[in-house]
Amino acid sequence: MLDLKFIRENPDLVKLGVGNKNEKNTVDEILELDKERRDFLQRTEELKAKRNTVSQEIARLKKSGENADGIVAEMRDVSDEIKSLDDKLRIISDKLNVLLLWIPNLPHESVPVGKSAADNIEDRQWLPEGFKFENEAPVLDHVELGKKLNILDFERGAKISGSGFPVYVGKGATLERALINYMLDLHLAEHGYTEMMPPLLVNRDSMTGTGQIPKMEEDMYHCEKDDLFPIPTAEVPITNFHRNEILNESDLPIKYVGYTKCFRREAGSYGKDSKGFLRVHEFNKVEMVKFVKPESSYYELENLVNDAEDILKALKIPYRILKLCTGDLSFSAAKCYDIETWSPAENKWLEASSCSNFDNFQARRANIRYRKTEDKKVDFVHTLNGSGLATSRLMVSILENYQTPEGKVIVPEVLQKYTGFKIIE
RNA sequence: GGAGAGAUGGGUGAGUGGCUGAAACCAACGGUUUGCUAAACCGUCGUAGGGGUUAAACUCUACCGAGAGUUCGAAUCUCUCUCUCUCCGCCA
Repeated sequence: MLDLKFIRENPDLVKLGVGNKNEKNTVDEILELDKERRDFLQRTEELKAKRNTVSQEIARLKKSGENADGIVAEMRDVSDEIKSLDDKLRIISDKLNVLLLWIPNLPHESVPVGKSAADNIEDRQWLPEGFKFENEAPVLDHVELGKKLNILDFERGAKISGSGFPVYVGKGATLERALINYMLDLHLAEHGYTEMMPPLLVNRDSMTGTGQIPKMEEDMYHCEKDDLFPIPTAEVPITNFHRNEILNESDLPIKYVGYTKCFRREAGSYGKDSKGFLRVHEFNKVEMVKFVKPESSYYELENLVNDAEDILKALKIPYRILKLCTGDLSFSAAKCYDIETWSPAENKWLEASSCSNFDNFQARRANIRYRKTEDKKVDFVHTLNGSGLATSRLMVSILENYQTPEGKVIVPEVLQKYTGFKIIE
């Protein structure tokens, strides 16, 4: 959520940012409603001030035994008027609030302006020693490998649940678990995160707090009976862990990491990139979430990316970092880096992580603040999060990059002590 | 699912219709005293929104779990909901 005062004072800046994000521009409507709201507010507050003073007068009269019937009757009318003004005010405020919830976060000034993913800018690449993009031997894709080695079963997953619900089998399941454990352990031991295991079903307020609702509501699964949502990312429960709280400045930055299942309907994306792991409804992800002081959030974003990169370097998976342009930035993000890993079989880069700074956008929505040590004032924190990493696309890269000419898969060295085996055949 | 108890500021907790934005205590912060620490004493100590100001000062409104209602006036009375605790039942 943007600060209404900021919109009031910088309408052109807001319009520009919203436009660059390809979102609907309702700034003028908002300003009009805001003006109307303040008008009503002033009128109703004047009447309330009157009511307060006269009420005391009535108390005094009654105490001294005097007759107060006249002003009591008069105040009855004032009260009625307050009620009707308050009703109108509420209607206006509700309308205004809905519009505000639909205004996206503004892109940071360092974000390149662009229309779509095609305008994203490659920041850097990292390739393991001896890596070549051209393959000498023919490569199997991850679906073929999964089938041949009997470690992944997409067909049976479809039978059990539907398409996009993979089953990990045997050493495939062990490898997945090893990967998750390895990533968690690295973030705990090397990067100073605190591990979290949050609920996988969250309420509407939490979804609104991090910005998935209203815009992405159609992409969420929904348990209607209880109005609960299976999480699309651990960002939601972990960020909302501190919803409606005031943190101490001395506790910042707070860094959490958690492994969860993630659930996404991926509405409207059928048939697109739908093979195997490339688009799934349920997947595993290790997510990092940070609560930081405003002045350090862009520095923390770079660190967040580095934390995710460390995993890929250790796994020796080729990857590149993209700086997302304004048009490809998600609703709540002010700045975002995507990390893409290389798939030799698809012969392209696959998104495996997204690291974003939300500035104070989520903090406003979720009301997460901190008290400054120096002047005791409260201010909104900045929130960040990044996948570190999502396993599905990463598993594609691991299986394909680590396959042997015979179609076996070597387990990456750092995972071997977690799997207990070195090769899948 | 049934029965009961409860929800007040950073914490404990008082408060059953007007003088309560809210006692008291604790914590925190500033100061005095002190060789240092401690203790004692004095003072400060909510959030949000509107008006106002270069900025303040100042001023108004709202907020005692959430929402509605009664009343000239609600932390206080009524209703609904949420959450927490205790007991019973059911399931794991």
